[in-house]
Amino acid sequence: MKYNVKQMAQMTGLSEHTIRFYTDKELLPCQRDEKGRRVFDDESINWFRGIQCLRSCGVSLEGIKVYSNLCMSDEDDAMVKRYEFMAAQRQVAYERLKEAQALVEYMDKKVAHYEDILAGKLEDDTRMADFKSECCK
Amino acid sequence: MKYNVKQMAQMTGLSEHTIRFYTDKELLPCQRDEKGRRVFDDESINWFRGIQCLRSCGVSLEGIKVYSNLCMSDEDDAMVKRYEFMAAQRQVAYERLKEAQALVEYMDKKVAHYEDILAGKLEDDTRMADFKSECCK
DNA sequence: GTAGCATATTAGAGTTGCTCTAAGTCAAGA
DNA sequence: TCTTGACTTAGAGCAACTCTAATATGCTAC
Repeated sequence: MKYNVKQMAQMTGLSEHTIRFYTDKELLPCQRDEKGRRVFDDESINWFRGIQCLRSCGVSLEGIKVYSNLCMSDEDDAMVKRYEFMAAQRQVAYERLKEAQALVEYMDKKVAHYEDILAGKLEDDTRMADFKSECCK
Repeated sequence: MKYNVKQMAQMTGLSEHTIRFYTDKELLPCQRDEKGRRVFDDESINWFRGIQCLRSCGVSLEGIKVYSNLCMSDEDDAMVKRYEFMAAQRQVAYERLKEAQALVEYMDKKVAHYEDILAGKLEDDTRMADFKSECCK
């Protein structure tokens, strides 16, 4: 199956602008039809989703391009480099998870604290300086 | 205890630039000494940490300023508004957590797949189109 | 005293990653 | 033919930093 920019945007959740932006930056292979219009296929969906994952790990577009080039390289050690890249990013993903857990904990406490105040169980001790609960980081 | 910008940066993990940037944007109260230098106290640490949490939830600096003003407001319904704001952000935090879990899952699969290829258990089926595993989102 | 160093200040430029606008091309339908 | 709706490009705008340059102030060493 072949897809245009609009369909691709629907399938990936990215905006059409971002789809064009990423192809302009050559983060993934992109065909053109005889009129110069971008044409995508099922493989492209995997590329875009992979790019979204790497962005979630905080990888810059420049970093993704490096990785993308590794994926299309036929050098002997490309596979090892790709592995090392991904293994490093996995570590980042684990750290993100820990941060996300701490964040949820903080928000839960914060909201519970506010509920206590609104229920009259607690004084409003935070009128002039909020953020008294311990942090998420 | 009173702290200067450098000490504040060490305690919060933010850069000195960001500390100045946030105070310039009036995201939190900030005293000055007789020479015009920023002076922070223990309360400031809570402000900065709270700001970091809201940023992690994806709240814009403009949004944080709104919340910050609510915290310093003496209007009757400020507390209710603060509660509603935080309750909404907690929902975002839960979504972030789910995304972070899916991301870790994706990265684990990806790395395991690469390990299989490097161990010779699998063909390198991804030379020209990577990202074949299902996505994290 | 003054030289050097570390701290602080400001205004403003630069960067990243989008996000949007303007101006134009092309094909189908009323 | 006109409108609609898809596409194209170049380039402007924006958020949130991030950094640079020019300047000021206070401390220590010689």
